[in-house]
Amino acid sequence: MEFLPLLRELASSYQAFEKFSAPHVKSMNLTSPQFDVIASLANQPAMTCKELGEKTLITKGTLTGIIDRLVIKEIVERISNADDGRSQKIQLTAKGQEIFAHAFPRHMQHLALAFNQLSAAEMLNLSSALKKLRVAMEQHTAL
Amino acid sequence: MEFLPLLRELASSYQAFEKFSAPHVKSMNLTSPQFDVIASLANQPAMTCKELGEKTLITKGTLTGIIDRLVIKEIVERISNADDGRSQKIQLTAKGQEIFAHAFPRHMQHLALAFNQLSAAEMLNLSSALKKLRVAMEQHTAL
DNA sequence: CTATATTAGTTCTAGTTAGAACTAAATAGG
DNA sequence: CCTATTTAGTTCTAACTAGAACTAATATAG
Repeated sequence: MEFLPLLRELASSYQAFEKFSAPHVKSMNLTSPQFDVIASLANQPAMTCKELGEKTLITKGTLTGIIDRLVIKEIVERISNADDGRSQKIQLTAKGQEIFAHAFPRHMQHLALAFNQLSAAEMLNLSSALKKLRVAMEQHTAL
Repeated sequence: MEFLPLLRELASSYQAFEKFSAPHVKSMNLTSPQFDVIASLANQPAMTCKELGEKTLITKGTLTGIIDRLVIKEIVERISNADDGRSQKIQLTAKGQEIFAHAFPRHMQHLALAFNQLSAAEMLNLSSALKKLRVAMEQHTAL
């Protein structure tokens, strides 16, 4: 159980990220998953729910509700897919593009306040250490 | 925006942890927050909701519901606090202690499958890199 | 002492979450 | 062709989530 301190640091670091990031997103009238969806759709051709779920790491049942709410807000739209009657493509509306252009740079600036306190070498070190742990976990995760 | 790869790795690593850990907890008929609460209460004197929230990083409004469900399952109990009429103390029931004794070592064993693929030095390196990022984020988080 | 402020916990709201069951459409095998 | 399987997305359920408003009790200030 030598790994418990690491486990706790992983949980508290992620929690700290949420507390640092989410309120800033909220101040722009978006939730964190809504922001992720908008950022994934921006400057990209329209994409299916499946692709969007892979990019944002949001499972499909959850994604339906998030997109529903973004449609109500007129930030994204569903367009039917001529190639495949089962799927649709999702894209930003003009309003969604404006919101992205406003919110994205502001949020990046906010995140930079914390992340840029690490040097490039520290970022690389942290990324690769996380990746090693992630791969170890994925090996023991049912697909 | 040199920090974006690190941001993505942080999100995907945490996600991988959830996918690795939560189904195993679920297989023992507990949710992840329920497991955390039980583990925090075990081998400890009864504690208030406030203390429990600090240990588990669960906010108080959320904690009420989690404890409600653990009370229904007869895993924990609320006992009134003679010292302070506002607060209560929470403790494991005998059944809760049995569940802890069964579930905790099994889950540690499961987690060890992944975490023990890192050497002690790698764990320390990852912990301290995460801590540096966490502290940087906490500096820019409203209390 | 007494008015004020703080604290502990619950309740409420809106949204996310995963996973399972379901529907409809496309693909593959025979 | 045509059946069997797979795939895309929705719906449903149970639970978690944060934060804000609320209640009751304690602590503080004057």
